[in-house]
Amino acid sequence: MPKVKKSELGQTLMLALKNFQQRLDAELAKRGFPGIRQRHRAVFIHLNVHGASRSVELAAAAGIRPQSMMKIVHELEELGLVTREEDPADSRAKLIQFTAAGRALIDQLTQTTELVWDQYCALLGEAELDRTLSALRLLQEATFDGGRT
Amino acid sequence: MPKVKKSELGQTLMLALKNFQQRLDAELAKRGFPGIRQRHRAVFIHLNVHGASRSVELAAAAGIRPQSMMKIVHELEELGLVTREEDPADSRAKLIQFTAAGRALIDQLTQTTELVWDQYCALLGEAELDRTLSALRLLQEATFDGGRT
DNA sequence: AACTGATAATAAGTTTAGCTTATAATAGTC
DNA sequence: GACTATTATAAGCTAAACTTATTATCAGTT
Repeated sequence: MPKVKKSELGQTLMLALKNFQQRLDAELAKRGFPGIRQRHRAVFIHLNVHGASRSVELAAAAGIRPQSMMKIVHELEELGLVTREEDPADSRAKLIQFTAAGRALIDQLTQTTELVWDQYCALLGEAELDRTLSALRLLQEATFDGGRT
Repeated sequence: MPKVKKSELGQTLMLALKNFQQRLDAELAKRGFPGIRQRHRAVFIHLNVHGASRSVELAAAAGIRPQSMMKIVHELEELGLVTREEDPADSRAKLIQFTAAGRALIDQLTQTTELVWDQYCALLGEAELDRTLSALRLLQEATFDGGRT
């Protein structure tokens, strides 16, 4: 008999995400970032890794539509956190990059996420936390055509 | 060095949930439940376990506000899936219970969730899946005051 | 019994996040 | 050069949960 009931699979995933977000928000609130909301964060993390990206790439990485990503990018641009410049390789495309202010914010977000990581390590141990996340990663990366157009 | 980067903690949880929901929706679509949406499911699972509950309890279990739960319950009532009756023990409260139609739907939801569980088992193995979910459960149950009012 | 603070349900309106539908421009292919 | 795919983008819609505020009841106190 599994420790977590089969029927609670979805709840477990949902509540785990909610718990993470609450912890993150609690930390971010202490540092104070007006205008930065949940949905901005996915973009930040991806840009952090890749430097400059196209909207389409960011959308794919975040698992949302390009049109949805557009709004986020525009908001960040208005906040002076990213710039959109012509892509020399493709005049349809625009490259999204951080400003200095944007990079400063990323540092804070990264630190905050790592702080929650540390909280989780204290509860589970680093090896088990890593194992857990690797398992989740494996599940979500398994090819699955959910019918997305 | 962890396999999943610390900074990807949030993404991993978010994408795992999204993956589950897509798989579930793909299955449910095959069976066809008009009117039943994402947010109804959390209520169902909790009611399934407890039989009859108050709105307040359901809200707490789902991690949402009572006012949000209200809307869900009303929708389910209109669909003829639950009833709201006076609580003999407290005339402020109302007890929410499934109708026969509601119980039939639960069965389908439960089966569908278990089907996704099986898909995940095929990817990870049952022992590892169980271990993963138990770890998440532990994290989310760790007392944490996120500043909720 | 009247008073007070907490709790249950509820309503109204707002916010957030993502979606769908549709357009214009450019890229690459035949 | 025509045709199709891709990039960015706009407009408006939907889903889900939120905040603020009201009413009724409860439980403990004076």
